[in-house]
Amino acid sequence: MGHSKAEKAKNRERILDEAAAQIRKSGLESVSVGKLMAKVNLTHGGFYGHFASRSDLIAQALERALGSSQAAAKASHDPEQPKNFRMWVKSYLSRAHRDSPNTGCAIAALISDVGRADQQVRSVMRPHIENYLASLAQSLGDDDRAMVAVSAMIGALALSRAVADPKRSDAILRAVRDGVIAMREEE
Amino acid sequence: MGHSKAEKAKNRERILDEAAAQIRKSGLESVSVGKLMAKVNLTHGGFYGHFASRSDLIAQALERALGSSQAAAKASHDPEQPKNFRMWVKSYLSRAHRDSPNTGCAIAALISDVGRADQQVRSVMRPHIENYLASLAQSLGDDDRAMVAVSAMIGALALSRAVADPKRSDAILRAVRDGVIAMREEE
DNA sequence: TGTACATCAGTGAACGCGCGTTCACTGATGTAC
DNA sequence: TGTACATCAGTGAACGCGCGTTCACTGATGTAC
Repeated sequence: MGHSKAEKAKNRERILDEAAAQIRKSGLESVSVGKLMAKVNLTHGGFYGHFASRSDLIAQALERALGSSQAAAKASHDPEQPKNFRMWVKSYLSRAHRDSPNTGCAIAALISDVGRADQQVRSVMRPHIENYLASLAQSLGDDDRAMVAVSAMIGALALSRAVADPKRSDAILRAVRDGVIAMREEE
Repeated sequence: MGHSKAEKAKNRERILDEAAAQIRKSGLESVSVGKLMAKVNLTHGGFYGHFASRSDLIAQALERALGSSQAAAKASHDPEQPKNFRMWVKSYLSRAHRDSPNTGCAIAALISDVGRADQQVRSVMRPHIENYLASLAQSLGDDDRAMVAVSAMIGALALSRAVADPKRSDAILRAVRDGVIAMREEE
């Protein structure tokens, strides 16, 4: 085994990345210290050399989950350019995004969990939701329309994951994608 | 104590109602056999005289949660009458509904959980989602618009519960309420 | 209607299990000379 | 550059706890006569 400081930092990153993916895939409560450490090929005892507690890990992993999905979104979304807005909506409401929650938008993946979560989780979530709203407000030129679009997009993605029938699920994504894109193009 | 058959049936109802409320308030995983029985003033051992297992209880309580919130919605929603459609949307996206998840729409309360749940939960949820979509399709006269409206309404309710700032939360409800009502009134 | 007995709803101790967390230990790292 | 030692990342046994589930038991219910 290796125990250098550089490897410790790498292991910390691996733990956080794995936890961030699992949170998006299976929810905040799904993360267990023992299983998480096993997934990155470490034993559970070492966990507390990296994090103060499970709850500390959850907060940091949530931040990472929100940050990395936001970064991915930002990368393909320049609100000045209508083409990019359309492409961003299309990729947000794509089957690929629906089928990869572990790398996708953490807000949509956790939307009904956050309402029940403690104050810490809510305050981590808050700026990311505001960011999302502000970004769409700029694209759509209107606060109210941004709130409708964000609600519809988050709702559609979560709903498309809840619906078992693939045709129905695809149809929801398609309908909302077209609906949101139309919101920009109409006066 | 009383041990008549009539009382057994009543206790079963109380267990189911309590579980249905708790599922909507805190999610499918939040229900624990011991705490649930304590809440209805019984001891945990008696639980297995009513249900085969915790998982059996969850399935039945989810069905009840979906059924009773749907019944409440149906009662105030005659799709033939535009006034009633507007009032139904207003009450769905009201602060009262946002603040009472334990008696409100179970689909919105559990939307991101269902995507992760097992096949049994998904199949219990399925007809209720289809019902919801069909009902709005009738009101809006269009399948695609129904899917946009349902996504926006579920998304808005869940989002309004996730957002800590009351002003922002209210604004989301208001914007989506107006947006969905406008979907019917425009040609 | 009254007594004798079987039924069965609910009780509470006990079980095995997985969880988060602690801690004495191991052995590689990396520093002091 | 080479040796001696302190540091510290990771190990794995052990802890207390709450969980779902089982079961021998209690005592009221309700039926048979």
